Amino acid sequence: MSDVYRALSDPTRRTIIRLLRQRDRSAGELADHFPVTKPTMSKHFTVLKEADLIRGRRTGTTIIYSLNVSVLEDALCGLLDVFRITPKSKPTKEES
Amino acid sequence: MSDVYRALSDPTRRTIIRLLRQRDRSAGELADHFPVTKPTMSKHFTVLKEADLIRGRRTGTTIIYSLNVSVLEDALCGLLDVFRITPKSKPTKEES
DNA sequence: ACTATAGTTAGCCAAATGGCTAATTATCCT
DNA sequence: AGGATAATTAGCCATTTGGCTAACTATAGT
Repeated sequence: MSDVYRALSDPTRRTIIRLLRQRDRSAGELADHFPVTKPTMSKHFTVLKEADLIRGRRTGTTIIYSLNVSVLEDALCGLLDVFRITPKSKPTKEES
Repeated sequence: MSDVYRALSDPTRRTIIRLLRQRDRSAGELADHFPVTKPTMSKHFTVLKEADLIRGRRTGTTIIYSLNVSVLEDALCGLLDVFRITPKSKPTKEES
């Protein structure tokens, strides 16, 4: 779980997540969006995979990454919960 | 703004925030909750201050830290927005 | 003025992080 | 089998990070 925070702490990885929010993309397609090499991107993918935020499936020679939306939602909502923040709705019943 | 992500990426700092969610606490009082030295805690305070997440005011020899709730809320809600997550409410109108 | 107490700053160190190039793996095509 | 393409793994490097001890600052009390 703490892997998620680590994964989210890097701007490149946050952008990867945002890109995958729109649709699945191959490793190379994702790499095209950043001024870093493919091996570096591969490392970012690994970090995101370790946090279970993304998954890759092979199709021929390309690997298609897709976002694990539920894990992302759980992580972010968990974050809100930890800090007892209520995004838009009514004020909280006051914490413990 | 990116300072906020950095600040949130460390477990000690997340706990500091949680403690300050309950009530204001002195530097020493906060330090008592962790198995690290006071100078180390001081560094964490600095990181949190740089992200404008906490503020300290001096009272005699002690420094009382308090959470900047609005900044924390903004940061987390911003995070939700970036990823187009809707915490509890109705499903989104679908993104761009 | 001296001492005690609460914190921070300075300076160091080992481990982690994010980047690169070179080498390797995997798949497809002829 | 051999070559081309997509991606990862291996290994290296500089910077950042989180920790420590020692030294300093600031305030209070006597």
